[in-house]
Amino acid sequence: MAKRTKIKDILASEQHDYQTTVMGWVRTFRNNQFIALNDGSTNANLQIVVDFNTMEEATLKRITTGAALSISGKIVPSQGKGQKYEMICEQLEILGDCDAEKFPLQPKKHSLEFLREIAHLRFRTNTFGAINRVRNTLSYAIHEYFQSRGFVYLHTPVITASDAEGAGQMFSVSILDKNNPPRNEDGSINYKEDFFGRATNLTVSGQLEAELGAMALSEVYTFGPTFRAENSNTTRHLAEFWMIEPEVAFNDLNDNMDLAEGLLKFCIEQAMSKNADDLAFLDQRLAEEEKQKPMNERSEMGLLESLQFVANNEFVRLTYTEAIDILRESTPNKKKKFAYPVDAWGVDLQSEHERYLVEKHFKRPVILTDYPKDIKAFYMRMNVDGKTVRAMDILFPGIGEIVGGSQREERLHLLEQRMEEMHIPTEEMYWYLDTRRFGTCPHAGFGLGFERLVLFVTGMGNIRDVIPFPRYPKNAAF
RNA sequence: UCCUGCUUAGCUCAGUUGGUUAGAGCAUCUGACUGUUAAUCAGAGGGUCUCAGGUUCAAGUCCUGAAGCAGGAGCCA
Repeated sequence: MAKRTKIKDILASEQHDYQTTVMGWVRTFRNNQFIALNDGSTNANLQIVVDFNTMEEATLKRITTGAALSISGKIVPSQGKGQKYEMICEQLEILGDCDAEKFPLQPKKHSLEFLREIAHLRFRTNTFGAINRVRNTLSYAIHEYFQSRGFVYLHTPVITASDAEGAGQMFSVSILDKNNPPRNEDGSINYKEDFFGRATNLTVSGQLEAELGAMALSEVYTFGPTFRAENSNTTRHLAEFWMIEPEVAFNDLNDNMDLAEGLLKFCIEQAMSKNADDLAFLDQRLAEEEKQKPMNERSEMGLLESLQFVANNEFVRLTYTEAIDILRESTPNKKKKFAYPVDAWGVDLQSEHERYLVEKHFKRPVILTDYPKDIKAFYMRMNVDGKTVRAMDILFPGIGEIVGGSQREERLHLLEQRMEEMHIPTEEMYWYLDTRRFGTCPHAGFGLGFERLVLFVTGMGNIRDVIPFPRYPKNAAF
């Protein structure tokens, strides 16, 4: 095909009065004269001026919303007010027609719910164009952050035989005939005849495998898809999501917190510098949405403001025990405004409690550490008090838990003891325990939910809108 | 999975105490206009009122059930 110039480059350049070719999709066609063309390189459209006196009537009729065009012409300063440059059309080829009567995207505002039903086409809207470009920047920033620090990108398996992570319900992977599977004598399914010769699932976390890598490569991270078969119907959960899991030998919990805080800030800064236009658009979108809400439900900061704030301020670090004290003494607790009153030490924090700490009390991201052992996973390092473990959760405004991590229990006997208490089969997990048998060392890591990060940076309200093709209960369309 | 609410034109919604031919804006189509910015103006077409039962002389409207969607909760990232 002819060489094309990206619309982003045309609009960013100071040059004009030159010939070039652009290709893209029609957003609107006004006045039989002005095409707003978008090629996805930026949210901004290039205005193309056609002369309807010389163009064939039949061709004019085919310039409809959604049609794909290739246009050659001259870039000139615009006579109109809405744009700096425009193209005077000299040659126009219709690459793909788009029947306006059938094309579901119209030059008007659509609800996010409707767009979710046409996820295959929603990329062509300003909102989803912006979201996906920001998502791309964040994805690259993750790699940049770790790569610049000498981390090794480790690919952990998607199909796993281990079901001991305890991170949630798993999707099973099997090629056995569902209607007539081979049976054992007791009637249970005989997975020995299955593809892998045993029962297998889609991974819920690459952490345990990442630990194996860290115990040789020192610093590793994973970044891949993760699957949870939980029947979660919320704006913050997906059945298929992308997770970042660094694991670092010789790091303690403080190093771990520094690493996570640094990562989040770096990602936010990268988005602000590389996607200024997209974030400005999303900032405005959020502001309009906030206007629909009653006064007391509106957030205090706009999107750009809150990104700036998070990037430039220290996260608050405090222990679970300190948090419980704050919550116990808090006004909503005393006035019995919490659905779950805070009284005894040891209870798990509810969403409302996390939200109070982050959004009302500290008004900034919070890192909670040293949770009671009974509400945390088996692999977290026991503190000297024998009651709490070296866990950390990073809580973000509007999102809740964005990061969950810990310093790992590197002492074999204590780890085995915890596993027995929590009924995790130590024999099956010999490979994990081997790291503690052969040259164990202190190490720490965390999991960052990638879509939750995208959710925060884009200011969107539903996690189903920040991944191109969301997977959630009763929905695997496209 | 639980709680609450919603489901009417392509989209966003209105629809009175159950009553005769179910409306609007936008979009689409036709025409006019031609430096427009989600163009404007005039006209036209477009409906299995989510589905399945039920109550009633009569159901978009009331009742029961199902499905889907949204918000909140739990689980978590």
